Amino acid sequence: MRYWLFKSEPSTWGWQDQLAKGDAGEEWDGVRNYQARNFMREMAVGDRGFFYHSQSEKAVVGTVEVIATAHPDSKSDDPRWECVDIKAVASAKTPVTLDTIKSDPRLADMVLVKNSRLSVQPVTADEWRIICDMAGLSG
DNA sequence: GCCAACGTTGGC
DNA sequence: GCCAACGTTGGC
Repeated sequence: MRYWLFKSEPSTWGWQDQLAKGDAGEEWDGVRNYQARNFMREMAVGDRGFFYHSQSEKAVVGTVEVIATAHPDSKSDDPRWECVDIKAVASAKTPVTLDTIKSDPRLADMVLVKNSRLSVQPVTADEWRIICDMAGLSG
């Protein structure tokens, strides 16, 4: 199983929106970046990910699971763009802020720190465990 | 609200 | 195929 991070502006699509979809989940649509799309193509059903709020909140707020592999983005007429479907798994008991992540040397190599603009990114197993611990989640 | 970083586009 | 111009993102 691999681990990922999905970034969204809470004003556009937030954790509450994702939670409201329940086990049915939702397309992670709207990605218009090749790197991010390519990561989604690598995802398998059952992979886990963090749900990260950018902009005002800047924190990991929950975990999600991939429930469908990459398919054409239904919100785009351009066949280049694809997306996976994800469902909410657990809410962070304590959101893990970007400040917290940046202040932990074990997380200094996270893509989130090094390439803050990439909206879909891989997370290592070590990073996954560390942040789950911080969030009060078993992972 | 600003600006740096980065990705994409399009002219050559 | 290069590179300048432009648009977008996201942290501050």
